[in-house]
Amino acid sequence: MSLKHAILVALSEGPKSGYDVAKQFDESIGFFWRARHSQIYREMGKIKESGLAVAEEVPQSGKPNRIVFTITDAGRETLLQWSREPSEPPEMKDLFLVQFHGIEHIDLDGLRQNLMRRIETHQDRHAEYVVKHQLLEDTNSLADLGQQLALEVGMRWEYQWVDWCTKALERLAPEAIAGMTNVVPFQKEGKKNAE
Amino acid sequence: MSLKHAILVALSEGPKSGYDVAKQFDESIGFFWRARHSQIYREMGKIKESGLAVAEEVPQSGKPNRIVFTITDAGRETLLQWSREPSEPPEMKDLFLVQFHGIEHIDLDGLRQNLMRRIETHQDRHAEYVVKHQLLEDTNSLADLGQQLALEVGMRWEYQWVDWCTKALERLAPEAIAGMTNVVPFQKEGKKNAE
DNA sequence: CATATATATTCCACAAATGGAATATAAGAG
DNA sequence: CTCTTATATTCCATTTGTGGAATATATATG
Repeated sequence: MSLKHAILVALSEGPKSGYDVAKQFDESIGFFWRARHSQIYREMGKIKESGLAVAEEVPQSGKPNRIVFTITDAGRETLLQWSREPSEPPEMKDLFLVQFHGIEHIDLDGLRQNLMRRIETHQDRHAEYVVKHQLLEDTNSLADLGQQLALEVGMRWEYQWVDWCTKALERLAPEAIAGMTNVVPFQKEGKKNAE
Repeated sequence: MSLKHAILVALSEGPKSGYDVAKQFDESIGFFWRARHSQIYREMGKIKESGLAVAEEVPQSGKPNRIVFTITDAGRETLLQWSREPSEPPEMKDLFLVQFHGIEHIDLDGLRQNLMRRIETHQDRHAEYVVKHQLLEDTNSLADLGQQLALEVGMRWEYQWVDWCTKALERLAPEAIAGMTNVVPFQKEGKKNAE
């Protein structure tokens, strides 16, 4: 029930159609909360039902009519109350790190390749955040400060990944792990790794 | 379809019951991929169906019988293939950061309280990772290196959060934002904030 | 002139995850 | 001696998310 709040944040800036909200998710809000248009339209229907926004059909020729949603006082109140509630820090969720847990039983070269791939991805994402961040510099509004701060979390996150992957690659280099004990318990007889 | 792989990693260490796997998720694997026992039991059923593990019922008196799963060669092969596939970096997903996007429309004191709460939470988590990490020091096995590396991602992540929250609190202190322009578009007449 | 892209919404099948109830007993804590 | 914790599994209603089909047209690109 949290997509609701993300949509309300989008609507708090002004009246928007489902299409508009979906676009904003792609461009900014989606950095921290992704959703597909099908999900957004469905949720906006519910938001209307519960009176947090009102809908108005704006006729268009050629294209389907826009259904523009405007946040209500109840919607704004929901947003305020939400921001007073304790927000649970997100859990890390990354199967790649689970692979490290079972590192003896997976393909080390595959792992190394994934590390290299990730370095690129995270560098790209970092660059993207930096650009967005710079666009907000030298302004003096609370709104921009908020967006900057959010982007800074992203920048830190991506930077840490690049750095960690680089160091992991070094520590997992063939020379580095050559002399390690590699105890593989519970494997069939005769299949134990020789070092 | 990824819980499957996390469970296979758990099973790759040795035969386990659903209960064992659930416990391991709580203790270690769950740092990076959480799952409830109901989900784990269901998925292990599927793993058995697809021949990636075999199940054996171990009679017990008093308690329900243990159903112990042992990974098969097909299961090990699945694990190897999985580690060769490109793994998509996770997206950040945190509604708290969405609040920053709509910072003009939320309760700033609520936000500050959440920042303070997060500092504590992330410090605690960081400490937890550090302890687990230290238990693995001074060993020389690949398995332990893998777990160390995974924990280090956690440590970096938690540290960054503590640092960011602390700095965000400073930049959002009442004195700091006192002179800011606070443009609130689309609000009703007479409700615009005075600075 | 054809083709792709942007606009704009509805609907649906499916997969995955949440969050618990229900069942049954041993062992340890107070 | 009671209460909690640990052991061990099954089942299910509900929510959330994925991924795409279907519909209809204007405008920009090549």
